[in-house]
Amino acid sequence: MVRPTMEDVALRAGVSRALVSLVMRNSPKVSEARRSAVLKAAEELGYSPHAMARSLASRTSTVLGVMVSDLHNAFFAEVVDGIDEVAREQGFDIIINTGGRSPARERRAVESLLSFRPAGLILLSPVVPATAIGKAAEQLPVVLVARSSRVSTVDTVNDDGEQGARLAIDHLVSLGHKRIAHLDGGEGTQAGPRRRGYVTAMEAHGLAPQIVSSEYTDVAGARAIRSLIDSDSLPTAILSCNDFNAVGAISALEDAGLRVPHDVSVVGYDNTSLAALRHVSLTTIDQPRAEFGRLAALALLQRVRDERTEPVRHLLNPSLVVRSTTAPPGGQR
Amino acid sequence: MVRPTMEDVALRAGVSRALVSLVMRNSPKVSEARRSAVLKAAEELGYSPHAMARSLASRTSTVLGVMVSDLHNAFFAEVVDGIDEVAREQGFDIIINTGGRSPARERRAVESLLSFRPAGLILLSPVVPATAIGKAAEQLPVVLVARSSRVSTVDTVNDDGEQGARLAIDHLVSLGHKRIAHLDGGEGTQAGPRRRGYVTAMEAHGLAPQIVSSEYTDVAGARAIRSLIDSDSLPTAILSCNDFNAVGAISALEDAGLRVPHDVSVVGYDNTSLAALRHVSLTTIDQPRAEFGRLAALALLQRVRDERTEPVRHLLNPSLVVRSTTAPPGGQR
DNA sequence: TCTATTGGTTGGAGCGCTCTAATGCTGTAA
DNA sequence: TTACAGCATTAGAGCGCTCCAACCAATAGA
Repeated sequence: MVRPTMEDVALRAGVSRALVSLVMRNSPKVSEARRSAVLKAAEELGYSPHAMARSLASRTSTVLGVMVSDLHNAFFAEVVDGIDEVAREQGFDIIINTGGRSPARERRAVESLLSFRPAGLILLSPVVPATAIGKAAEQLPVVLVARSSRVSTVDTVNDDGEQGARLAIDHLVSLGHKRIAHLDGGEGTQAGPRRRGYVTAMEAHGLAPQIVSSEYTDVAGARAIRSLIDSDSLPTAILSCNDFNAVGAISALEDAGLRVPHDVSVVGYDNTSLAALRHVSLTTIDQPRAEFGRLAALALLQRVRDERTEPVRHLLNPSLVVRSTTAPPGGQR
Repeated sequence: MVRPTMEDVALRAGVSRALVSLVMRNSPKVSEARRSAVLKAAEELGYSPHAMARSLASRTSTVLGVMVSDLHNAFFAEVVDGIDEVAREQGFDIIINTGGRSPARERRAVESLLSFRPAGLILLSPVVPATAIGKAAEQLPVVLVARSSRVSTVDTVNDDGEQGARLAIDHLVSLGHKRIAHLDGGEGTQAGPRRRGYVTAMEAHGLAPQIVSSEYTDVAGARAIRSLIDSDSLPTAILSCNDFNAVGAISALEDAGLRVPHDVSVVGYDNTSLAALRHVSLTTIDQPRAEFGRLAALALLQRVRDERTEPVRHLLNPSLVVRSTTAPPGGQR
């Protein structure tokens, strides 16, 4: 259970500790003979460098901390894929930690990540207050994904929610819909831009917006639909605040004997793996998630390397994914 | 950007570095006066201890490494919740890392975790070869979740897949089904026990097993159903290897003009959040995921504290969750 | 011949912390 | 008075590593 150290390897290979260090870091200024001797000894002992000691001694870190606010959401998994890809390419490791959707736990998670003194921090859709983020940003470079910030030392990567909502409305309008309601995400992240985009697009088409307050869950989506039916104000098309909400909406519509998309068209938002399931086959708005991750990692590494000091605000273009939940109103063609 | 050290705090508080260390570790042998002076200085400087230096000096670690084979699968998120709960309770931090379903990346992920010299390692459904796990287990305590092992230094936490399959079959038989096929998970983790449980349960009921080779995806589930339809051997009930497969199966059944559960009943496995969606409402087998995490963390901490040396093999009882995809055959009642 | 130069190698200091043993300082017993 | 607990505090070594400056051939140039 006791791991070998550089000293052990040096002893076995008959060289100095410093030389082993050079070999471990692939220094070009080591003779082939010594290099292979060291590698052989390391192999035999099962040696691998001690990342913490290394980072302590070098006063640098090759670790990027990633705080995922909600591990249950596959959205973040793809963002992490993007981060991981870039980080690995550039010789950085990532350590992940989760906030479990609670501000207190999230704070603890960030504290824990900071205690490893990573080179930088990426926060995925954090719910901690802006002041806490600002405080972290005083200590190391910080990039926010799916959350905006005005702090000038913090970079952000977001999708253009307004544009996404506009894409959805344009699509529905082009199918012939005139009465299109929006099931609103309330306080949820990014709900604001989506709502604004919806209103703007509707008005641009000369149509009257109809906003129904809802939430980012399937239960809420179903409830919103029932309230529309009860008040006899069901439109011919629905733009949900996200995919879960849309699936709940579809479910409630079918329960009420309505057919999707024949009677009502539904558009989701996020293009989660759920939407892609054949059984669901939801028309939705896709966000380039892996690209979020890549850009976030890139932005962070620029800061880490002191290549940039002005903040960067990435606003990525979402795209429309047409599947089977949208059609012309009334089943007409 | 340069973080204060213990030395800085000591200087400011007018005490020695060692005393600051004692305060940071809540030692009882510090006078109240000094303690508050130190805490005040630390607060003013924004000091927080350097986890790596601490672990290096103390030759101990309060970090548990968690390797998640697939971050996209919400299954693991709940296991992590359980791990996190226990770890936090007992003063440990967790760092997560992902293998992205690829053995090579997974290996790298484990390497990376090991380089932090954590106190122990939890591997969630790893796909790396057993030898790699054995090697890691020589260096530190290792617990496997959703993967079995015969290595005596490794603890495991699994669900009883045989029992789960049996529960599903008993349920279907009690509804009156006699022809029940199993869409098999092939090489996938836990596919073996589920298949065995299916066969045993069928034979116990005097029924003939019908195994259709498939995979853990919705596309594979749909394909398996089409092959059954094409060969004219569609049974009245289906036990899928997991929920995704079941959803794909349902989709293919509906495409073929068959109604679920009226014409064919379908049971999934895992009780993912997908299954709980009203729109899906899948009868399935639930695994106590958070409990997996709790037990894994507990087992690991026992090893970390040298409280136990014999291996532990947790085999948890799954349970049946009846929703709307199962009914008596032919819609009879 | 002597001095540079170069490429490979090494000792030693030090990163921020913990831990052990030693220190000073009270107060009490002999 | 000396001795000795008992407690709070501290100096110093050392965890595993990196980095710097020094060192040591071996070769090249004068």
